Amino acid sequence: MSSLTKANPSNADPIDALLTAHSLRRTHAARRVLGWLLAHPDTSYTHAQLQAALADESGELDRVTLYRLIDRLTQVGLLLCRVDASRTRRYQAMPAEIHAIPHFECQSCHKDSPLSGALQTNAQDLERAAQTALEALKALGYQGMSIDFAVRGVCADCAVGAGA
Amino acid sequence: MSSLTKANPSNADPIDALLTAHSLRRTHAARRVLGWLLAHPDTSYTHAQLQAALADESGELDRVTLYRLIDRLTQVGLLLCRVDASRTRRYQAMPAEIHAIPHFECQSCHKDSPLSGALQTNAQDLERAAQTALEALKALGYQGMSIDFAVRGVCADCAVGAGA
DNA sequence: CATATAATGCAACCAAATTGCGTTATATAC
DNA sequence: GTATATAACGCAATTTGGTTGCATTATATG
Repeated sequence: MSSLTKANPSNADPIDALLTAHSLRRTHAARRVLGWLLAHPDTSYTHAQLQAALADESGELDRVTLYRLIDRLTQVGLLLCRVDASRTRRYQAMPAEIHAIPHFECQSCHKDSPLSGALQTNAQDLERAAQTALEALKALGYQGMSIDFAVRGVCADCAVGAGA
Repeated sequence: MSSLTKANPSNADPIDALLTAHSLRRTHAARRVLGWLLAHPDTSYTHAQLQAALADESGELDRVTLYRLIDRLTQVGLLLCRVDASRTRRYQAMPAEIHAIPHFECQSCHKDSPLSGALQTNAQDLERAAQTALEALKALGYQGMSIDFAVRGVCADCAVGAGA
């Protein structure tokens, strides 16, 4: 693999390759951010968390630069961006394999829990249906997709507490 | 109407009944907000929109009061609160009948479109699976629930444009 | 190597939402 | 009906997450 010395320097590093493939410049910041997120594929980070994480490694990183960078990475589909319950954006490397993990957000205690156990069965049904939908979208030219399945309401604990 | 003079004042009005049922005080503001949202059940409103809508009707309504009020109504499950793509919270009366309308959010052009057409079929599968999941949750004591099903990625238009 | 332009970094700005606290209104006990 | 504990109100000030403008620097391209 690779070989060809570096006739095509953009492909020397997988991260660089991704950047050029999406016509983004291979800057230090871009490499660091994308590198970090690819190295932590199963977690999503807020802008603040990212800034902190990257600052630890090798110096500072400007707030605004980071904002604009993750914006660009998101627009080309390299990152997945979602807004969490507390209205903050969370970023993570766009997953290759997609599974919709259904979760429940309690509007009272604000806990966010995965739907498991008794619901696992329908969760699987959901995931299967979701997969089919995704295939259809891919066929239509949609790219870099992820599924978010959220149930919102009042959890059992809070419901009994409030005595509704 | 009303009748019965007001032997049971809390049940005279359906809105008052809801408030007391959730141990909330029947204040002017609470009546107005809940009344408005119940009268417009299929739309969700931002805090600002709500404030404007209610100001038109009968005087002003304090920003912070409104914030705290919709908070309370949400916590007891009378309102559904979701965060839209532009990170603003949107409130609406908690729907009795639940249907998860799958939608696609493009991370590039930020368009938010319902999944229809070719996807309608799996959309229906999804909705069925979701309904089953909800039944299970209800049986466990969860209350006032709504489903949000979102696919995020880069839409076909943006994908060709960016030439990924 | 020259140069067009994408990305950076700093300051100022913005909107949505939160906190603190004194005042008012609602519910409850008498 | 009147007293009173406390929930809700309303105003000012603050915080947070994000954006805009613009001069400077770095990257890619001829």
